Amino acid sequence: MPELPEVETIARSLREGSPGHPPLAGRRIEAVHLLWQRTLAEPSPEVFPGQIAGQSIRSIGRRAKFLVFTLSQDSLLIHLRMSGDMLVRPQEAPLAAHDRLVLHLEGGLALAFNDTRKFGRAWLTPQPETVLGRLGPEPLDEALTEAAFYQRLHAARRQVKPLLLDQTFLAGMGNIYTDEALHAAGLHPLRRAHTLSAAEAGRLLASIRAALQEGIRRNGASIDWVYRGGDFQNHFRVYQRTGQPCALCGTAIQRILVGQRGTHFCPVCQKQEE
DNA sequence: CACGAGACCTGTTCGC
DNA sequence: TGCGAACAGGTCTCGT
Repeated sequence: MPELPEVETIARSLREGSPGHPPLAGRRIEAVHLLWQRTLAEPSPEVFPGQIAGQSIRSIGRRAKFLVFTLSQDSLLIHLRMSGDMLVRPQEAPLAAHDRLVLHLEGGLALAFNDTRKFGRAWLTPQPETVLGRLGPEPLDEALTEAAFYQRLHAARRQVKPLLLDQTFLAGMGNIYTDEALHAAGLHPLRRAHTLSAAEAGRLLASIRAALQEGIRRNGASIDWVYRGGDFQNHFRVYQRTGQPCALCGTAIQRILVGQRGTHFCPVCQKQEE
Protein backbone atom coordinates (compact mmCIF):
# COMPACT_ATOMS: atom_id res chain seq x y z
CA MET A 1 0.00 0.00 0.00
CA PRO A 2 0.87 3.51 0.13
CA GLU A 3 3.00 3.93 3.21
CA LEU A 4 3.39 7.03 5.36
CA PRO A 5 5.02 9.25 2.68
CA GLU A 6 2.47 8.33 0.01
CA VAL A 7 -0.47 8.93 2.36
CA GLU A 8 1.10 12.21 3.50
CA THR A 9 1.53 13.28 -0.13
CA ILE A 10 -2.11 12.49 -0.89
CA ALA A 11 -3.35 14.28 2.26
CA ARG A 12 -1.35 17.40 1.34
CA SER A 13 -2.61 17.49 -2.21
CA LEU A 14 -6.24 17.14 -1.11
CA ARG A 15 -5.75 19.79 1.58
CA GLU A 16 -3.69 22.31 -0.37
CA GLY A 17 -4.88 21.58 -3.88
CA SER A 18 -2.80 20.50 -6.86
CA PRO A 19 -2.46 21.59 -10.49
CA GLY A 20 -5.52 19.47 -11.20
CA HIS A 21 -7.89 20.69 -8.50
CA PRO A 22 -8.52 23.27 -5.75
CA PRO A 23 -8.24 22.59 -1.99
CA LEU A 24 -11.13 20.52 -0.62
CA ALA A 25 -11.35 21.86 2.93
CA GLY A 26 -14.49 23.85 3.66
CA ARG A 27 -16.61 22.07 1.07
CA ARG A 28 -19.92 20.46 1.93
CA ILE A 29 -20.58 16.81 1.08
CA GLU A 30 -23.80 16.74 -0.93
CA ALA A 31 -24.15 13.06 -1.70
CA VAL A 32 -22.22 9.81 -1.69
CA HIS A 33 -22.13 6.68 -3.82
CA LEU A 34 -20.91 3.41 -2.37
CA LEU A 35 -19.95 1.04 -5.18
CA TRP A 36 -18.40 -1.81 -3.16
CA GLN A 37 -20.18 -2.46 0.13
CA ARG A 38 -17.25 -4.00 1.98
CA THR A 39 -15.22 -0.82 1.50
CA LEU A 40 -17.33 0.69 4.28
CA ALA A 41 -16.22 -0.59 7.69
CA GLU A 42 -18.77 1.50 9.58
CA PRO A 43 -21.57 2.52 9.84
CA SER A 44 -23.88 0.26 7.80
CA PRO A 45 -24.46 1.09 4.14
CA GLU A 46 -28.06 1.97 5.03
CA VAL A 47 -27.08 4.59 7.63
CA PHE A 48 -23.96 5.99 5.92
CA PRO A 49 -25.40 8.21 3.14
CA GLY A 50 -27.80 10.04 5.44
CA GLN A 51 -25.18 10.49 8.15
CA ILE A 52 -22.48 12.01 5.92
CA ALA A 53 -24.64 14.13 3.62
CA GLY A 54 -24.66 17.79 4.63
CA GLN A 55 -21.45 17.62 6.66
CA SER A 56 -18.56 19.88 5.63
CA ILE A 57 -14.88 18.99 5.40
CA ARG A 58 -13.19 21.02 8.16
CA SER A 59 -9.65 19.66 7.67
CA ILE A 60 -7.69 16.87 6.00
CA GLY A 61 -4.75 15.16 7.67
CA ARG A 62 -2.96 11.88 8.22
CA ARG A 63 -2.37 9.55 11.16
CA ALA A 64 -0.15 6.54 10.46
CA LYS A 65 -1.40 5.31 7.05
CA PHE A 66 -4.93 6.63 7.58
CA LEU A 67 -6.31 9.65 5.76
CA VAL A 68 -8.28 11.66 8.33
CA PHE A 69 -11.11 13.89 7.12
CA THR A 70 -12.45 15.91 10.03
CA LEU A 71 -16.06 16.74 9.20
CA SER A 72 -18.54 19.03 10.96
CA GLN A 73 -19.87 16.17 13.11
CA ASP A 74 -17.87 13.02 12.45
CA SER A 75 -14.48 11.90 11.20
CA LEU A 76 -14.11 10.04 7.91
CA LEU A 77 -11.10 7.72 8.10
CA ILE A 78 -9.79 6.04 4.95
CA HIS A 79 -7.10 3.37 4.84
CA LEU A 80 -5.76 2.79 1.31
CA ARG A 81 -4.19 -0.60 2.14
CA MET A 82 -2.42 -2.08 -0.92
CA SER A 83 -3.89 -0.38 -3.96
CA GLY A 84 -6.07 2.51 -2.81
CA ASP A 85 -5.87 6.04 -4.19
CA MET A 86 -7.88 9.26 -3.99
CA LEU A 87 -8.98 10.94 -7.23
CA VAL A 88 -10.52 14.41 -7.62
CA ARG A 89 -12.47 15.25 -10.78
CA PRO A 90 -15.52 17.12 -12.01
CA GLN A 91 -18.80 15.60 -10.86
CA GLU A 92 -19.96 15.07 -14.43
CA ALA A 93 -16.90 12.95 -15.28
CA PRO A 94 -17.68 9.23 -15.64
CA LEU A 95 -16.79 6.72 -12.90
CA ALA A 96 -13.29 5.30 -13.17
CA ALA A 97 -12.61 1.58 -13.16
CA HIS A 98 -12.27 0.39 -9.55
CA ASP A 99 -14.01 3.37 -7.93
CA ARG A 100 -15.35 2.07 -4.58
CA LEU A 101 -16.68 5.19 -2.84
CA VAL A 102 -17.44 8.58 -4.42
CA LEU A 103 -18.27 11.78 -2.52
CA HIS A 104 -20.02 14.60 -4.35
CA LEU A 105 -18.77 17.93 -2.99
CA GLU A 106 -20.20 21.41 -3.38
CA GLY A 107 -18.69 23.27 -6.30
CA GLY A 108 -19.19 20.43 -8.77
CA LEU A 109 -16.30 18.29 -7.56
CA ALA A 110 -16.18 14.56 -6.93
CA LEU A 111 -13.72 12.88 -4.57
CA ALA A 112 -13.35 9.18 -5.39
CA PHE A 113 -11.73 6.42 -3.36
CA ASN A 114 -10.38 4.12 -6.05
CA ASP A 115 -9.03 0.72 -5.02
CA THR A 116 -8.25 -2.07 -7.47
CA ARG A 117 -7.77 -4.83 -4.91
CA LYS A 118 -10.69 -3.87 -2.63
CA PHE A 119 -8.59 -4.14 0.55
CA GLY A 120 -9.10 -0.50 1.51
CA ARG A 121 -11.61 0.55 4.19
CA ALA A 122 -13.51 3.66 5.25
CA TRP A 123 -14.94 4.51 8.66
CA LEU A 124 -17.40 7.31 9.45
CA THR A 125 -17.43 7.78 13.20
CA PRO A 126 -17.86 10.47 15.86
CA GLN A 127 -15.04 8.80 17.81
CA PRO A 128 -11.98 8.35 15.57
CA GLU A 129 -9.92 7.15 18.53
CA THR A 130 -11.88 3.89 18.47
CA VAL A 131 -10.13 3.20 15.14
CA LEU A 132 -6.82 5.02 15.69
CA GLY A 133 -6.39 4.42 19.39
CA ARG A 134 -4.00 1.47 19.33
CA LEU A 135 -1.46 3.01 16.94
CA GLY A 136 2.14 3.52 18.04
CA PRO A 137 4.02 6.83 17.87
CA GLU A 138 4.52 8.81 14.67
CA PRO A 139 8.16 8.32 13.62
CA LEU A 140 8.52 11.94 12.49
CA ASP A 141 7.11 13.32 15.75
CA GLU A 142 9.95 14.88 17.73
CA ALA A 143 8.23 13.72 20.88
CA LEU A 144 9.65 10.29 20.03
CA THR A 145 13.18 10.57 21.44
CA GLU A 146 16.13 8.29 20.73
CA ALA A 147 16.05 7.15 24.33
CA ALA A 148 12.36 6.26 24.20
CA PHE A 149 12.81 4.44 20.89
CA TYR A 150 15.74 2.47 22.32
CA GLN A 151 13.65 1.51 25.34
CA ARG A 152 10.79 0.28 23.15
CA LEU A 153 13.20 -1.80 21.04
CA HIS A 154 14.90 -3.17 24.12
CA ALA A 155 11.59 -4.38 25.53
CA ALA A 156 10.81 -6.49 22.44
CA ARG A 157 12.36 -9.84 21.52
CA ARG A 158 10.98 -9.95 17.97
CA GLN A 159 12.90 -9.64 14.72
CA VAL A 160 13.41 -5.98 13.96
CA LYS A 161 11.74 -5.90 10.53
CA PRO A 162 8.37 -7.38 11.56
CA LEU A 163 8.51 -5.16 14.64
CA LEU A 164 8.90 -2.00 12.54
CA LEU A 165 5.94 -3.11 10.41
CA ASP A 166 3.80 -3.52 13.55
CA GLN A 167 1.63 -0.40 13.59
CA THR A 168 1.20 -0.59 17.37
CA PHE A 169 4.99 -0.35 17.76
CA LEU A 170 5.58 2.45 15.26
CA ALA A 171 2.91 4.00 13.02
CA GLY A 172 3.29 4.35 9.27
CA MET A 173 6.19 2.14 8.24
CA GLY A 174 5.62 -0.28 5.36
CA ASN A 175 7.68 -2.72 3.34
CA ILE A 176 9.59 -0.21 1.21
CA TYR A 177 10.66 2.27 3.87
CA THR A 178 11.49 -0.48 6.38
CA ASP A 179 13.89 -2.18 3.96
CA GLU A 180 15.44 1.17 3.00
CA ALA A 181 15.84 2.31 6.62
CA LEU A 182 17.42 -0.96 7.77
CA HIS A 183 19.91 -0.77 4.92
CA ALA A 184 20.83 2.84 5.72
CA ALA A 185 21.28 1.89 9.38
CA GLY A 186 23.40 -1.17 8.50
CA LEU A 187 21.11 -3.55 10.38
CA HIS A 188 20.06 -7.06 9.31
CA PRO A 189 16.26 -7.42 9.10
CA LEU A 190 16.32 -10.53 11.31
CA ARG A 191 18.22 -8.96 14.22
CA ARG A 192 16.35 -9.40 17.51
CA ALA A 193 15.15 -5.99 18.65
CA HIS A 194 16.44 -6.29 22.22
CA THR A 195 20.00 -6.97 21.00
CA LEU A 196 20.34 -3.51 19.43
CA SER A 197 22.69 -1.16 21.27
CA ALA A 198 21.64 2.39 22.09
CA ALA A 199 23.88 3.60 19.25
CA GLU A 200 22.28 1.19 16.77
CA ALA A 201 18.81 2.23 17.91
CA GLY A 202 19.76 5.86 17.41
CA ARG A 203 21.08 5.13 13.92
CA LEU A 204 17.90 3.22 13.11
CA LEU A 205 15.59 6.04 14.18
CA ALA A 206 17.66 8.55 12.19
CA SER A 207 17.56 6.25 9.13
CA ILE A 208 13.80 5.76 9.44
CA ARG A 209 13.29 9.51 9.56
CA ALA A 210 15.66 10.14 6.65
CA ALA A 211 13.94 7.51 4.47
CA LEU A 212 10.47 8.88 5.25
CA GLN A 213 11.57 12.49 4.69
CA GLU A 214 13.14 11.60 1.36
CA GLY A 215 9.96 9.77 0.38
CA ILE A 216 7.84 12.80 1.24
CA ARG A 217 10.24 15.16 -0.55
CA ARG A 218 9.91 13.03 -3.68
CA ASN A 219 6.09 12.85 -3.35
CA GLY A 220 6.21 9.14 -2.51
CA ALA A 221 6.90 6.12 -4.69
CA SER A 222 4.87 5.08 -7.74
CA ILE A 223 5.35 1.43 -8.59
CA ASP A 224 3.55 -1.17 -10.66
CA TRP A 225 0.44 0.20 -12.32
CA VAL A 226 -0.45 2.50 -9.42
CA TYR A 227 1.01 5.85 -10.46
CA ARG A 228 0.61 8.69 -8.00
CA GLY A 229 3.13 11.12 -9.38
CA GLY A 230 5.99 10.42 -6.97
CA ASP A 231 9.47 9.38 -8.03
CA PHE A 232 11.04 7.82 -4.93
CA GLN A 233 10.95 4.49 -6.81
CA ASN A 234 13.91 5.79 -8.83
CA HIS A 235 15.99 6.16 -5.68
CA PHE A 236 15.54 2.80 -3.94
CA ARG A 237 18.83 1.38 -2.59
CA VAL A 238 17.56 -2.13 -1.82
CA TYR A 239 13.79 -2.44 -2.32
CA GLN A 240 13.08 -4.52 -5.46
CA ARG A 241 16.78 -4.37 -6.40
CA THR A 242 17.48 -8.10 -5.98
CA GLY A 243 20.77 -9.03 -7.69
CA GLN A 244 21.74 -5.44 -8.38
CA PRO A 245 24.83 -3.94 -6.70
CA CYS A 246 24.64 -2.30 -3.29
CA ALA A 247 25.29 1.44 -3.67
CA LEU A 248 27.69 1.34 -0.73
CA CYS A 249 29.81 -1.78 -1.37
CA GLY A 250 28.80 -3.27 -4.73
CA THR A 251 27.61 -6.62 -3.33
CA ALA A 252 24.49 -8.09 -4.95
CA ILE A 253 21.31 -7.24 -3.04
CA GLN A 254 19.59 -10.35 -1.65
CA ARG A 255 15.89 -11.09 -1.27
CA ILE A 256 14.52 -13.29 1.52
CA LEU A 257 11.07 -13.80 3.04
CA VAL A 258 10.47 -12.33 6.48
CA GLY A 259 7.01 -12.82 7.89
CA GLN A 260 5.67 -13.53 4.39
CA ARG A 261 7.03 -10.21 3.09
CA GLY A 262 9.69 -9.87 0.43
CA THR A 263 12.73 -8.42 2.17
CA HIS A 264 15.72 -6.84 0.43
CA PHE A 265 19.11 -6.25 2.03
CA CYS A 266 22.86 -6.13 1.46
CA PRO A 267 24.54 -9.20 2.99
CA VAL A 268 27.77 -7.25 3.54
CA CYS A 269 26.48 -3.90 4.87
CA GLN A 270 23.78 -5.61 6.97
CA LYS A 271 25.44 -8.46 8.86
CA GLN A 272 23.32 -10.69 11.05
CA GLU A 273 25.79 -10.36 13.96
CA GLU A 274 26.91 -7.15 15.56
C1' DC B 1 4.03 -14.01 23.42
C1' DA B 2 5.86 -14.83 18.84
C1' DC B 3 5.38 -16.86 14.59
C1' DG B 4 3.40 -18.88 10.34
C1' DA B 5 -0.39 -19.74 7.32
C1' DG B 6 -4.47 -18.29 5.26
C1' DA B 7 -7.86 -14.86 3.96
C1' DC B 8 -9.27 -10.76 1.62
C1' DC B 9 -8.86 -9.12 -4.01
C1' DT B 10 -7.20 -7.84 -8.85
C1' DG B 11 -3.69 -7.37 -12.06
C1' DT B 12 0.99 -7.98 -13.99
C1' DT B 13 4.96 -10.59 -14.91
C1' DC B 14 7.59 -14.67 -15.42
C1' DG B 15 8.65 -19.49 -16.58
C1' DC B 16 7.53 -23.47 -19.24
C1' DT C 1 0.41 -17.96 -27.86
C1' DG C 2 -1.40 -20.04 -23.67
C1' DC C 3 -1.58 -21.06 -18.91
C1' DG C 4 -0.51 -21.43 -14.25
C1' DA C 5 2.38 -19.76 -10.60
C1' DA C 6 4.45 -16.14 -8.18
C1' DC C 7 4.26 -11.71 -6.75
C1' DA C 8 2.53 -6.94 -5.30
C1' DG C 9 3.05 -0.61 -1.10
C1' DG C 10 -1.45 -4.03 4.22
C1' DT C 11 -3.73 -5.98 7.98
C1' DC C 12 -6.76 -9.26 10.29
C1' DT C 13 -7.70 -13.84 12.31
C1' DC C 14 -6.66 -18.36 13.64
C1' DG C 15 -3.74 -22.18 15.07
C1' DT C 16 0.59 -23.91 17.30
